[in-house]
Formats: sequence, C-alpha cells, structure tokens
Amino acid sequence: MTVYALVDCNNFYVSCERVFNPKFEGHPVIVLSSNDGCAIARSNEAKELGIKMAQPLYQITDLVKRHNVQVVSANFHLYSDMSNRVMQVLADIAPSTQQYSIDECFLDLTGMTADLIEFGRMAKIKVQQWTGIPVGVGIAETKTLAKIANIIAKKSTKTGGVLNLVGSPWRNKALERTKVEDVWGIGKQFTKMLNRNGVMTALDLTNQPDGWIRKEMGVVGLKTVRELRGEDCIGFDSIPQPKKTTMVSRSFGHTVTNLDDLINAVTVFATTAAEEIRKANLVSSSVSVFIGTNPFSNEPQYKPLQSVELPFATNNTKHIVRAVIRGLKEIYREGFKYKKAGVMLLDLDDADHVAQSLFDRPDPKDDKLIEAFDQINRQQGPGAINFGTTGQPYGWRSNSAYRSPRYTTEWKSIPVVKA
DNA sequence: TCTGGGGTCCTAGGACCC
DNA sequence: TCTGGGGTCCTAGGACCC
Repeated sequence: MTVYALVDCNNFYVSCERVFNPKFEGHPVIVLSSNDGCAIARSNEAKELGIKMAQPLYQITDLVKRHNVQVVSANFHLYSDMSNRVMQVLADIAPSTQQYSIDECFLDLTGMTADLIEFGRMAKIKVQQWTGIPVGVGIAETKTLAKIANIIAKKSTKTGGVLNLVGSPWRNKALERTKVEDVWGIGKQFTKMLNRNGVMTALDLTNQPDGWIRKEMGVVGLKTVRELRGEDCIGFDSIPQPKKTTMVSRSFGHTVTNLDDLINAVTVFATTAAEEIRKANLVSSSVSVFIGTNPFSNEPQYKPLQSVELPFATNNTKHIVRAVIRGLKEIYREGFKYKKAGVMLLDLDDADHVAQSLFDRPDPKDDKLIEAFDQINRQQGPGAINFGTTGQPYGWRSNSAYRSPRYTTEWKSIPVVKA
C-alpha cells in the first residue's frame, strides 16, 4: 500500500509577502497578476470578503477601499526563491519528495513506521520555523485522496492543519463532504456534466460505473475515480521530468497597433525564453509566436499563432529572435488593437544530447555575446538589452503599480526566524 | 480606462502510406 | 447506387492543473 502526503502552502504568494512585511499579518491582502489585472492570491481575510480567484481589480475597488485591503503587485522572483526554500526543508525531512507546483510538494511516506500524524505535524512546524511559510498537510493512499485530505485539513480548525486519511473510518465522510468540483482533475466542464447527471459529491463519483466514466471523461477521468477509491494510479516520481515547452507572454499596459512595438515585445520575450532554456541546458528546434486582441472588448478579434522551424536545435538568442520575428511578420495584420503577445519554445531537448547538424553549425563567436547578454539581463532585469531593437519605444509595457521592494536581492543574507 | 501567465496530457481528424 | 482497411504521424484544440 502506498502512502502519500501533500504539503501545500497556505495562500502562498500572500504568505511570502507577509514574511517580509509583517504589517500584512491579520489584514486582508491580495497579490495581483503581472499586469495588475486581477487578484491571483488572497489571504483568508480577503477570501472572507468575497474576493474571488482571478477576479479583476476594477471590480473590487470599493471593497478594497472600504476594508483597507493591502494590494501588492506579484513579485515572482521572491516567490520562486521562497518556494526553493520550502522544497529544500521538505527534502531534508522526508524520505522522498516530488515538487508538484510552486507551492505544493508530494512526499512518499510508503512504509514509514513513525506515526503519520506526528510526522505531518513535524513537517508543518519545520517549514514554518525555517521559512516563515504556513502549510497544510494531507495524508492518504493516493495523491487524489491526499489532495482532499489537504483541503479539509486547511478548512477545519479541528485538524490543526494536518489530516491523515490512511485506513481512516472518516474516508467516506471526507468524500461525502467534498463537492465534486473540488476533486483534483474535475474542472468546470466535467462538473457541469456530472451535476447534470446527479453526481454532486466525490463519494457520488466513486459510485459511478467505470464504463460510463471512461465514455464521458476519458482515461484521465477514470484514473481520477480509481484514485478516489484508494487505488494508486498516478504513482510517484521523485526525478523531475525535463520541461518540453517554455513560454513567455504578457498582456500589454495598453493596446498597440504597429508592428514595431510588437517586434520589440516579442524580441524581449524571446530573449527571456532563450536565457531560460540556456540556464536549463536545453535547446529548442521550433518556436511559436502569437499575438492577440483583447477578448473582453467588442473590437474585431484576431489571435493568430505561427510556428517556425529553427535551422537547427539551438538556445542561441540571435537565431530564436530571428525566427520569432519572421513568424510575427507573417501573422501581423494592420488595423487590429493588440493587447497581448507571446513566444513559445517547443521540442526542448537536452543540449548535450542533440547531435549538431554538420552543415548548420552555430557560430562559436555567438557564445561570448550570449554570455554577456545573460549577465546584463540578470543584473538589470529581463529585457534590459535586446537584439536589434534597443531604443525603440516601449509602447507595450505591462503595468505594475503596486510593486513591493525587491527583497530578493538582499534577503538571502537575512536569517528568517519565526517563533 | 481596467480582465494573468505557464504548464501537461489526451483526443479527434487530416495527410499520407501500403 | 456502389467505391478497402489498416497503420502512423502530426497538429489543433480542449480538458485539466497551479
């Protein structure tokens, strides 16, 4: 029998901000998406005010004023650093870990002889002490059940933030209390379909015949149902799989119409993306570029995407930028008000693993140039310098009015000690 | 005025092959 | 009117996740 724990950081981005700004403690706080568009993290107090996940800021301006909600622009550098810290603590105390997202980690506790609840409590305390981040812990025989245990652990004060469902007589109760839309793997569409068929809770879902589930929800849905019944279908993978694609995209602070602005934007995105895959020692063999109008406006809509093969697998900024601009020029049409653009690097593969074509060798002189690029962009922020477009107007810049100080540059030297 | 960004996996359908 | 039957590979789009 397998035993998994899911450790999930509470309101992660808000908790990160609170570590460095204790004034936020006890007050409603929200973190905004990168264009200051909507709330992507909410403290418990903010949730109680009725602020929804991904709710646009302009819809809650009154609420924010009335309740003095603290508003912060997202600082993903900080969250990424804090995430690494949390993951390191867990790796130090658990037999085996698998990071699932920036704020979640599965632990494999199969065969553990220690008391599972005690272990869970210890993990919670250590993470809080060493990073300042509060977490919830759910323990069960499968990942999908551990997710449910985690949700209940966070909601119910009785649990103290840690719930173990392994061999528990409460398991059916837990499934009955869990709405089907809260099950990991059940999104909006499946919820609609299931509710239409009278399936309202996780327990209802486990009682449906396999054949019906397979037909209506495919193999993925069937896996979810089996996991809910206690059968481990997803398994555990402690070795992180290399990324297959990477994407950099942004909504613009205001709409742009001319090609030069778009070239400038996608050049910055391509430069950032190329740097990212160089760091991971990956190469890409094809890129996609896309632009799009504002889907919420009544203006004519246009959101094309163009893929371009690279001459050889590469992580060289020059080649990637060149390909991206070529793709952009093919899809650009005058007369539309563009609100967003992005770049994807596809078919990523290990750089050492890829045989170089005999005739299309990259120019070794490029490497020095790229290194210099990386260094400047590291020091001055992504997009500080670019290929060919420096000095052009940045008509597409994102908004970021509520940015908190950049703790990340200094914080590593500050010991974090919380009682 | 104002609505995030970055991923994965599966499936359906078309192109192409024998 | 009737006009094979499989394979494979690729891509677009849809579902989900955080």
